[in-house]
Amino acid sequence: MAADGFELNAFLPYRLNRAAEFVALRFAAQYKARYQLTRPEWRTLAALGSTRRPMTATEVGAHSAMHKTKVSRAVAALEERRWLTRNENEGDRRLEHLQLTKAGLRAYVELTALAVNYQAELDALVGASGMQALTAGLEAIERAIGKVEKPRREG
Amino acid sequence: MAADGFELNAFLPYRLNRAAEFVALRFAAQYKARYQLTRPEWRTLAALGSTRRPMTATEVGAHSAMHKTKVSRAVAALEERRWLTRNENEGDRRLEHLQLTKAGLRAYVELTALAVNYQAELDALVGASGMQALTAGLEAIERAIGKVEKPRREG
DNA sequence: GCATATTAGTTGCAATCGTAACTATCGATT
DNA sequence: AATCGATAGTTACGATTGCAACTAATATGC
Repeated sequence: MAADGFELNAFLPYRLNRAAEFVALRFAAQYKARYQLTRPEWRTLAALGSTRRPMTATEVGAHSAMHKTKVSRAVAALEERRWLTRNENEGDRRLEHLQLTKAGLRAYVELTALAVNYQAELDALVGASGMQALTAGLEAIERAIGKVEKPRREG
Repeated sequence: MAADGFELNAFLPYRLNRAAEFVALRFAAQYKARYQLTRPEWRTLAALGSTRRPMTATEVGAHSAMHKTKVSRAVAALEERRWLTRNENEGDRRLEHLQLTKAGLRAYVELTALAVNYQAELDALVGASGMQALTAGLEAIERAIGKVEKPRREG
């Protein structure tokens, strides 16, 4: 009577989490050592740098799947560091347009260089066919997330 | 001069984390509501239940990719709940063999039923081909983890 | 066989996190 | 224009986390 038909090692949340944890930790060690950045700070920087135009905090949260309080604190930290500025939106003053400063953009560029290296390392480690399969699978999940996430629920 | 050759949306840690977060949260809501289990507690229970034989705390940590302090606290909580017992190892008394009690095993069986349903839900959402690709990709990562993790480094 | 290093597991503490409550602003209804 | 609801973002607070330091036991080197 013991859990027949269930194989933990094939259970998606378990496997995904394990892989994500492993992959993220090794990269976090790099930006943490280099810049004393926390994970939410790096992700906020990355989101802002990748779009090349101002975003609101809400947009950053949607882009990076982070809770709004995480975004709020990360933005405050990056502002303190003078890596981003907030510009009030005319017309709707609830919104703030977040934009990287020159220093912020410089840091972003340097970090993306690390990211490119790390991605190459992962490619080599996982192999082309594995990476291709993974990409296809993740795309399927992302489509599924889009389907389900309509009723605004964010982690 | 701006991060050419880098596409955040294709960066594996970012994507994996987003998918893992999403998938895990929806399942966590279930065991949290049903049993007031935390995520480390569920994972410890799952690791112990899935192998059908005693494991040490270190083995639980390796199996589930959890930090040893997380495992330690989860074990203490499950013990308090009388869902597992610790048995001292003869010969090396640093080790404790952790084993589910009948109540623990019962909970495990009930939770795996939820897990099977959830996996089916995910299968439907993601589609057979997507899930197959994902599985293949995750296997590639797990092999890679095995390769790299020799110098004992754990999150 | 004694000193030293290593491993299993726990715990104090500071930092981080998420929930819920809050402020401020906007839009819609009347 | 006054009210009600929704949205952007912040913050207080309790809970969770990870690091580092700790205890206890074993393994290793000399």
